[in-house]
Amino acid sequence: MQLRRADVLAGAITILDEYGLGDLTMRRLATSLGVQPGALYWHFPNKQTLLAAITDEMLGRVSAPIGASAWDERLDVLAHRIRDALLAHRDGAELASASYAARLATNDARDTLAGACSEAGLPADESEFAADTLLFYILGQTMDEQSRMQMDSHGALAEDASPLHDTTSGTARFDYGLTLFVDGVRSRLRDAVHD
Amino acid sequence: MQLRRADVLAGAITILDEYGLGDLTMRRLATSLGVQPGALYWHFPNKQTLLAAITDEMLGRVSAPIGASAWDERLDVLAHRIRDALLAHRDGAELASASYAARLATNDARDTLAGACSEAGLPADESEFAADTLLFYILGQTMDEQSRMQMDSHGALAEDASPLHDTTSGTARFDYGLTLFVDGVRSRLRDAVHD
DNA sequence: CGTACAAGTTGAACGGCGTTCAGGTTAGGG
DNA sequence: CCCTAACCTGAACGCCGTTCAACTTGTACG
Repeated sequence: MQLRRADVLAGAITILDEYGLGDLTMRRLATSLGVQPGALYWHFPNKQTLLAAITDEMLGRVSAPIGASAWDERLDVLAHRIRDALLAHRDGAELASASYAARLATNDARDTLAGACSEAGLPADESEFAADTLLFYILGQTMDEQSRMQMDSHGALAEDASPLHDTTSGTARFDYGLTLFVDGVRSRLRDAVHD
Repeated sequence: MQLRRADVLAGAITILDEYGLGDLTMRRLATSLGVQPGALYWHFPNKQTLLAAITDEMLGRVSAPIGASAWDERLDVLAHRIRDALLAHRDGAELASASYAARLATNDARDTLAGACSEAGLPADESEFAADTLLFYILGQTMDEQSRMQMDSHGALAEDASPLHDTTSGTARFDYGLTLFVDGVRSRLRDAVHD
């Protein structure tokens, strides 16, 4: 039974979720697939490309159609979709951030955000800048949240009663920054009207 | 002549500027200091800590007093100080981002940003959230800009006349997102007054 | 001045890592 | 049944961060 590209990808995601990005190693992946390390290089030219493929897999569904009609709601939905997609896998935000920096991941998420900004009424160039701004914020905030989660799970004991407390506060933090961004866009729209 | 902690730090920064974060290796650093790799571990417990020390060195001056009096100007000055500090060294933003994620760097820059938000009139908790939001944005945007710079310098030829073009557009992008953030804060202040 | 103790370094190893490649194996269509 | 393409092996290459016992160097003090 031979390996398919999709099997490699699925195996990589399994290791990612179970052991984290730092332990997602070509050798470990090969072992878990019952194969020699070199075999992986038939399916992916290098590790970076494999990681970018995971990123694309993670974020594949964020560009699906949105129900909401108001531009600010649409932005809110998109931002939360991206955050949820990153949170769904251990170290998801760090992984996506690395893939974007290396420019090996698809730009679908970014383009979708930019499209939403365009529909809001921003000019094309501003929409791109705004989309980048929001994406950088989402990646940074979610990365921070995930690294905090990992530290808590490793080091902490004797915490307050509620195990949901951290998750809640993470969402509150995220929503606060998101509001700041959306309000910023609203200001831009008002200014443009006044001109 | 024995090595001092400061010599190791300075040597590391030299290698960082000349070869980049990927080639900043304990072995390479040791060689450039005329010393065996193990010697470095007398001065720093591990590489992460050394990298965090570089980050602190880079960002040490951002918390200096500010001349401007209006809160939005002060935020603008701080944000640009941080960006400039990161741009002053190759891969500076990537390095700082990693150090912050590992929670090994000082929080001075973040606290200073939070202080500026407080002075603007935001409540304490919101100031912290807002400072994080801005910091994530600065790190992400500057990281992207630096990775673009590195790609350009490696791959590009036959560009347009102006070598300043990229720098200019980088600043414009940065200022756009910064404006979005500042306008967002302004909205929050207005809303608070209306309550 | 001599010595004891701390500060700093060496040399060598350990157990990893990503990647390469010549050669073997397998699967499926003609 | 065989040929060709797809796929994999085995072994190596050159790196990496980190550890540690043993050695050297600098310095403070009696």
